[in-house]
Parts: sequence; structure tokens; C-alpha cells
Amino acid sequence: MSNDKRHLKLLSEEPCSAVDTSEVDDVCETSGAGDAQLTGGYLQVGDLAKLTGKTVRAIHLYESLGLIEPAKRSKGGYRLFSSDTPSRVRWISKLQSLGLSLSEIQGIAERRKAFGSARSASSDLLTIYEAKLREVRERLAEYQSLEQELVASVDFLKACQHVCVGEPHVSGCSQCERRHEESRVPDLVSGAQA
Amino acid sequence: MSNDKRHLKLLSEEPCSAVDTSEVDDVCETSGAGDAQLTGGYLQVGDLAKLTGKTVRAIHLYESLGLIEPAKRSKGGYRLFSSDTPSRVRWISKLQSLGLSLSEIQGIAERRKAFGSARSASSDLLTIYEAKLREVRERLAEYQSLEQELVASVDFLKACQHVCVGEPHVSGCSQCERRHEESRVPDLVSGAQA
DNA sequence: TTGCTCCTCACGTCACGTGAGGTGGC
DNA sequence: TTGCTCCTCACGTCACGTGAGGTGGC
Repeated sequence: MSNDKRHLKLLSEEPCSAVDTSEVDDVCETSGAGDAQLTGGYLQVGDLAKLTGKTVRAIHLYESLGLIEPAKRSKGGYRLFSSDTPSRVRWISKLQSLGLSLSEIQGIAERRKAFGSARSASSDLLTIYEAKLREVRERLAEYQSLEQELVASVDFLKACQHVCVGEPHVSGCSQCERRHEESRVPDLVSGAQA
Repeated sequence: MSNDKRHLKLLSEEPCSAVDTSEVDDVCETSGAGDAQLTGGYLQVGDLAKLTGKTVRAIHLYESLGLIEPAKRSKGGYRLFSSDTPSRVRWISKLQSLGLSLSEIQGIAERRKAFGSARSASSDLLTIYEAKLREVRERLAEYQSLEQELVASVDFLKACQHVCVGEPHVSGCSQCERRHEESRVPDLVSGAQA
């Protein structure tokens, strides 16, 4: 009935690599030309990308939408981000994983600015997260049933491999399937026939 | 390191509604103008859409890509689909949920046609499904950690509601958070600050 | 000078969404 | 005739991808 067209993108978590020689505790340094220590503690866009698993293009997009902002620019025009930006980008990423569009995320950010009180700001987030928690649990159930169907399909196809001796033609599959007595043919197998 | 840009769309399962007066066992009839019994057992595009939770536009797209095909057309040009098409569309849908693009699905369908033997056709599917099973299990783990972070964030924000008495300004949140002694501030909460 | 990273356009892509203008079928 | 469903273009959308052509910084 409802046309739920939500996309759910999942994060590649990319945790900080262990070596961390800096005193700033929220930023993992990467060795090389873009090292934050060479840019006075700031992160270049490539560093930010690596730390968050996003592309440079995506980060440019988030900036153009007002979701993040470089602390300043180098004299050559390079964006220099402060050390709390990775956390901000991860926040955007996780909200996307929860099915929010970038314009919905803009809305949340703008409401947060508009709210006078901390109480109403946190209450706004609370409402959203409670709803998303219910949705995520539904998605989890759907994924688990997909997992089960994959398991059933793999089992079924392995049985095919044993039954189909002597290289019969593909067109025979629809008849053959009726002879796997064990159980019903999974959608992932039956749908594969044109 | 790797830029995994997979989208995962989830299905709205839309199981057949119970009432089924037809003899065809794979199709649930919907009452009304589009009733398959009025079109000689065939399904109109709107029926197919309802049965699969897809839009008419999506079904047109799948046809243009050669993934499905109407059994015939009415004299007025209406597409008439046979009763096994819903299963085919659900197959497409589930492969999309597994992160396959429509052109990848085209590839699978074309290879299936090209394969001479049933054995090699099922072995092709088997390879794909085994890989997808591993991916789905990774996604499940990621979703579960998202769920946990949502739970932690909801708890945290509820604590905020109790701590923030007297309508302090939002800007105070970053200081306030340090006083919730219980645990670390979740990304979903800390990232919300600009 | 070399090599890597960055800059700003700006068009391309994927899976549809959304009308526009018209016709079929009971 | 009315109302619902369908038809075929064809442009729009969302979150980027992917060059093009040029410059910064060690």
C-alpha cells in the first residue's frame, strides 16, 4: 500500500588506524603530505575524506548545502577543517544510513540553530531517533528474512548441482525444481527463470 | 580504503491478501476494475504493481531493460502479464535489496539464457548468492551497531531532558554533555552540534 | 622541476518520480 | 457519458561520479 522508497546506505566504518602521535584525541593522523601536523592541526579535505570514508566530492556537496564548513582556507584556497568535523561528517553519514535525505538533515541542523532552548533541541532529536529506532528494527527483520532466503537458495542450488547430472538444458529447471521434495522453491531461485 | 558505494533498498513485502477465488495459485486477485478474471487470467500493469509493491513506472523500466515482458497486449495496447510475472518482479526486487544494480541483474538474466546447461546456470547463481550471503551478514552487523547507537542516543537525550531544567541555551549542550557521567557521548548526539 | 593535493565548473549516472496530452473499457 | 486505468514521451530529482583545465606546497 505505502510506497516506501527509502534508501538505506550503510557506513564503511573506517575506524582510526592505531598509530596516533598527536595530542588531539578526536583525530587520527595519517602519515604523508596531508598530515594535519603540517597544516597547523587542521585537516585538508582529503584527510577528512579518509577519516570518514566519504569522497572529496561528497564533502564538497555537504559544504555547499551548509552542513559543514571549513574553519578557514589556506592562502592557496585549500579548505582547512577543524578537528571536530570528522564527527560531524560521521553524524551526517549515520543519518543517511537511517534513511534521511540530505535536505532532511539540513532541516534538523537548521531547527537546531533556531531552537532557543537546549531542552527543545534535544527533544527534536529524541523524537526523530525514537522513530528511526522503530524503523531500523523493521529493516533488521527484513534483512534477516533476506538472509534466510539466501541460505535456503544456496541449499537449493547445491541440491541442483547434485541432481542435474548429464548437463540437461536450462529449460528443464522448472520441471526439475518440482522434484526437490525437501521444500518450496525460494523466490530467489524461481524468479531467475525468464 | 575501499569506497563501497552500495545502496541497499529494502522491500515492502506486501504479501498476498488472503481472499483468493481464482484457480491460479501464484496470483492473488484484487477486487475491482483491474481484476485478472476480467482480463482472461492476465494481470494489468496496475495489478502487477500492487502485487509486488512496485510503481507502474518501475515496471515499465524493467520491461524496457528486457527484465520482464508482457505475455501479450490488449487491442487497446494495455500490457497483459502472465501469472508468473509477480514472482519475477519480486526476484528483481530482492536482488536490488542485495545491492545489485539493474544492469547487473540484466547480466545475470542474459547469462542464464546463454548457458547451455542447467548445471552451469545454477552454479552461476550459487556463486552470486554465496557472496551476497556474506555481504548481507556484514550489513546485518552494521545495522545492529546502528541500532545500539540509536538506543544509546535515545537514553542520552532522555537524560538531557531531565538535566536541562530552566531552558538553557543550545550552545550550552557541549559543556553539559560532559556532565552526563554515565558514558561516552554517541556520535549521533555529538555530531548534531554545528 | 617533479609529484601529489587541491581548486572550480559542469556534464553524466542511476532508478525511478512526475506531469502532459491522449485513449481504452466497462 | 462518467470514471478509472492505461498509453507514450520527456523532463526532473537525488547523491553523488567523473573528467577538464588550472594552481598550491613541500
